[in-house]
Amino acid sequence: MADARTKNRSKPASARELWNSGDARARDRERKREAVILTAARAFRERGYHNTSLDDIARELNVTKPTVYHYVANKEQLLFECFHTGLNLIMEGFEEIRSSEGSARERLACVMTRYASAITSDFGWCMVQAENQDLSPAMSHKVRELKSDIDQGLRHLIKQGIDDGSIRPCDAKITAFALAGAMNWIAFWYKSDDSLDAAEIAARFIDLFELGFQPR
Amino acid sequence: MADARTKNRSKPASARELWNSGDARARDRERKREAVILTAARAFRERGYHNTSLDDIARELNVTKPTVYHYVANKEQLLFECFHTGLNLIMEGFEEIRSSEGSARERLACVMTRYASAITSDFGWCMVQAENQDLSPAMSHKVRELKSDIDQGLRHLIKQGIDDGSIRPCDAKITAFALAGAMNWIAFWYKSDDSLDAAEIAARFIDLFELGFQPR
DNA sequence: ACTCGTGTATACTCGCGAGTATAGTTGCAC
DNA sequence: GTGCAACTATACTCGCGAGTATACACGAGT
Repeated sequence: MADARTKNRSKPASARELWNSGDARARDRERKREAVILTAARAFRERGYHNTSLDDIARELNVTKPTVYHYVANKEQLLFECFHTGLNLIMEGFEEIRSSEGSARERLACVMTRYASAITSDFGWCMVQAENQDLSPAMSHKVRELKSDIDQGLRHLIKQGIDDGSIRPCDAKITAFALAGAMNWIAFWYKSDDSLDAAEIAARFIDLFELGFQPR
Repeated sequence: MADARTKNRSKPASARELWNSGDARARDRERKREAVILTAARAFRERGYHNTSLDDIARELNVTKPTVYHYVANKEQLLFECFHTGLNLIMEGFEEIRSSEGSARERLACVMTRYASAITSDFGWCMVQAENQDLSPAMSHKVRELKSDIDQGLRHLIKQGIDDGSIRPCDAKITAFALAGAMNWIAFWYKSDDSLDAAEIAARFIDLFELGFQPR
């Protein structure tokens, strides 16, 4: 087919395309694509990646497998999209503090709150569980890169905190790992009917990490 | 060991020699069974549960699949055994402090050290990743129970600490989750060639969790 | 009206991997 | 040595699920 004509097909959707084409169809497509990804994310979270077939996902969408393949290239890409969607939620946290004025410790707390909210979302599980093992080398590389961005972001904040005096001198790497671990682990135990919501969990985590559990 | 004369040297050395050696006397069902479990644990950690076939494991042991089935009932049980072996390592930490005299906070630190060592072991990945999703309802139930034991153990220690004044009053549940999350997460990033060993990681974690990162 | 692109379904292929039937081998007991 | 039990291999079955070939439906542009 004339498949070669496919230009950039995704996120950097040029403003031109979005506007000029008052094309309801394109928007429709995008909405459907998002529905596929959301449904997949929920299914993966509930039953796991390998225990979820594309037939399952299709059934939950009230369509059949070829339809799903019309929106994503393959199962692996589907997992990647779920991962990526969740990751963006976390990234928003870092962007939010760009213009913030507070100390690094306060900005870190802000990021943690967003982080908790992202992890408790439908995409939380995929974000944490998207194992390199389940992805092709190329995808795996991308995932590692993106995860590393977050890690570096945390470390950077910690170092800034040490510099501005709002954080006690410590091993930034290990501290970032501990923080990320505690946050990511939420995806394993959190249930949406939990008594605590993301913000409350984040608040308690922040208190714990800032003050420690040894009496002052 | 005694038979180390040969030039032959293989990676899971101890595992292979059990079968390769012509020493019939050395055949010990239990030790072979443990070798199967250890090999499986390493394979799962490297490639994931679903990406590891029993043929793979058999090949790494220099035997064939039916032999593996001679020692475990099925793949699921194999995963469970890996999980269980790792879990016991953690449990040892709790048993170790039974007779300890220190404050609850000190005993918690002791548990954390053992915990870190267990997580960085070959069984760490299985322990953390043994998803209920991959197990039959019966096994899944057992796993949840055992994991819950650990959680309860941590919470109990925290409550004791609050009582004896060595730990600042806090939400025991959330604190236990944060601790467990940070520890479990080690399984995701730790590589055996890391610059830090389990004890050093544990020491830094303990410092962080006890004192917090806000300057005192 | 017809055709083209987009979206959807039916009905496949095909390989992989869990689990097994069967048969052979080895060492130990007597 | 003979027979038994434990052990191991060869060579299967069989179902599941990813991915696909093909055909059909429908709206938009001409």
